Amino acid sequence: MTGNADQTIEDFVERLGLVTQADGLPRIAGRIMGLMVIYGGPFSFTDLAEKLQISRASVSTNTRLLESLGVIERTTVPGERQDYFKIRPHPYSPLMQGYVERMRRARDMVGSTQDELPEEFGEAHERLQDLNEFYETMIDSFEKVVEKWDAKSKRSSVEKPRQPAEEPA
Amino acid sequence: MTGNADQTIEDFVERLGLVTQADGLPRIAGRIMGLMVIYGGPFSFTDLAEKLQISRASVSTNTRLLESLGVIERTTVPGERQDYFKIRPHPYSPLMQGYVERMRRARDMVGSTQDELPEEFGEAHERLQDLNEFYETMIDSFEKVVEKWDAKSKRSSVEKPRQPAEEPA
DNA sequence: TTATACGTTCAGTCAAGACTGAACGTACTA
DNA sequence: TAGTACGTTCAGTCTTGACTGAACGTATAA
Repeated sequence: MTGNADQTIEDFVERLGLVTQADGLPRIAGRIMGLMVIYGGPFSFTDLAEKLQISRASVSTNTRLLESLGVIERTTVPGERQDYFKIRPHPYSPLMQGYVERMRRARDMVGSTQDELPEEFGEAHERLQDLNEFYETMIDSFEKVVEKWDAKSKRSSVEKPRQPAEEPA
Repeated sequence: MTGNADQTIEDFVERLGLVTQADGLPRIAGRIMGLMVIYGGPFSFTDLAEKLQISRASVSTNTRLLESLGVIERTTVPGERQDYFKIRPHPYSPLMQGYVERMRRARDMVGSTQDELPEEFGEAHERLQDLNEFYETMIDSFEKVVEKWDAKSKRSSVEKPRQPAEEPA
């Protein structure tokens, strides 16, 4: 229940890195996400490099990735030169889009095989159609989850102002 | 529409390999699956090694993997020493189980972080709960797809006996 | 002007894990 | 018994891509 909070947080950040790695994203992207989930942000560019002990190059690459996915957003502070990053209000469904994209490509690939394969491959056509429909079902379902999730999270949370990130001493 | 069927098939097999690689499975597993989708099977152990130009070690490893996932099944022929493999009747939903498992583990990881993190991390707890529910939603939805798919494919296909695999000359 | 503080890019390093060849164990065959 | 035909396992190689350090371009500050 209590234990060492820092350790808990470090474990969480590290494990979320492993999770995103299994999802085909760089581990560091997951670790940045982890920090954001715990502290919300904003974090400065330098903060991220120091807290995660990673190079500025990695911060640049991975924040841009997460930004393009819609998971975090870049902000600036008047009179400051550094970029700041904070987690977006509904950050998870954009992650799903990656899955959907991959499945769409897979389905299209199957579709073009169906088009190209001569008709005499009867059973093959049956199985290809099966595979095609499988992807179709997956895609539909994914899209429904996203819809459902977005509706839910928009209902329950009105955007709140965030404090600058700082661990409790 | 017509073109070179062999080329179409080779492309399909190769691309399915890339798809499974993106899903976190070895490329060879996908190529084996691809062959099975086109020709159905059964393929002998040696067939697979020769047709895909891969080592027997890879055949062993990857057939065992696909077998454990429930995508293919190993059969034997009376009087033959070789193992044969054919695609199972409803081979795709077992693949989904891998996704579900990963998400379950992710959710559990978030859960234990919630348990361990002191209460004073108020906003962190909110966001962790959000993440937890996200995974929960995903898991539920995935399971529904699997159910739906299994019901559908069981409805439309009664298992048929297969011919031994052989490309048309 | 020069100096400094950024963020980005790119060539190179490193690590993870897919894949292979070789050695092995087992079970048939003669 | 020896010989052969398997499937599996394991140490080593190789490939892919994450990650880094260094160089760069830009903007601010003095």
